[in-house]
Amino acid sequence: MRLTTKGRFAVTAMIDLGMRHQRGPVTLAGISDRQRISLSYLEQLFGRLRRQGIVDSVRGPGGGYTLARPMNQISVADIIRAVDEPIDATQCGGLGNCHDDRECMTHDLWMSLNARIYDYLDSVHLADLVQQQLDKPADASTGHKHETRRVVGSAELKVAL
Amino acid sequence: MRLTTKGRFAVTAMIDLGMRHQRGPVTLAGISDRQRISLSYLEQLFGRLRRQGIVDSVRGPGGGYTLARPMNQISVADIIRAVDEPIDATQCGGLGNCHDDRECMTHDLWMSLNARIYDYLDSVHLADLVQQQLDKPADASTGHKHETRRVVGSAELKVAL
DNA sequence: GAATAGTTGACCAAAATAATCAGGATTAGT
DNA sequence: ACTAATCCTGATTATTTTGGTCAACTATTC
Repeated sequence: MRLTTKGRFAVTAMIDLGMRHQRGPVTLAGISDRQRISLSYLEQLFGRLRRQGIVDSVRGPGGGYTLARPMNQISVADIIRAVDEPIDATQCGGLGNCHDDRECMTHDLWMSLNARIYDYLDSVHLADLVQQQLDKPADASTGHKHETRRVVGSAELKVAL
Repeated sequence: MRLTTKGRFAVTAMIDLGMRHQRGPVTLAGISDRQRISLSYLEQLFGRLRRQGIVDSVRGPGGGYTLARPMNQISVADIIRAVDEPIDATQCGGLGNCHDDRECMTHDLWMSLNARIYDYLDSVHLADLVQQQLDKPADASTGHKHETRRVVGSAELKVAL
């Protein structure tokens, strides 16, 4: 699991899509405008999201992207997995050419940390983030009030280990 | 919060350090050897860890790095924060020059997702990871080598991740 | 039915940024 | 002085992000 701006842009874009998909296909141009993400980049990201079966596309006028399944069945991890291909930093390549315990430690550590983070990000669904966004009081005029309100999360967060 | 190989290398190295620091300063050359991370890179990472007050350094022969505070007071998030300088992908720069709700949405989303991930990674401490590593059954009898038939499994795992 | 325009789809290449490594300088113990 | 170690700065490599071109598809308009 890698968590970079790429994955975040994808999540942001998906939330934008999640908030509007009821009104029909959403264009990337619109998302680009609203979220200030370059259109080229969005095209690339949504190409992957489409091939991973997370969104569906409709070409032509009135077209755009729609969610391929309900928002509560799309986790943040799904989105990140789709756009950020997995890295392997275990040296042994996860392929068994470790020669002693030490070298395998890296492997184990990564897998363990990966599992933890995946568990968490798999528990947060697009529906949660969209809801959180909609719940937010629209006090844009006052600037940045971060209503740090955790919809689902902190509680089940601490379970690991 | 960004989660890349950089942060992971740092965590791996810190666990190595955590497992040995009782016996005095640990050299980066040793960590480099055991964890197969380039010495140059470790130097850079530990330079930051030191400046963030997470480790202390002792120069000269017999020197190396030690933990600046108890392992249960060093979270994974601390380590990652130290080496991976924070990114800002909010367009408005987090500085309040957003002009309408939409532009702020990105900001809020990021902050929210950040908060969730930080909450989680702040709840996992170095002590936990070191303990987990020590608890692992040292099945050196079986060689702890990844057998060839595990290759398929590992490959699948990689794909899944 | 044909033309038009709005949209995705698939590339490729360039620019910007980040990750990684290499070499030399500095410090301190023997 | 010699050596083991951290420190520092620049070079190299990889990844991210953007920009461009052209083809395919389809709703609307003529």
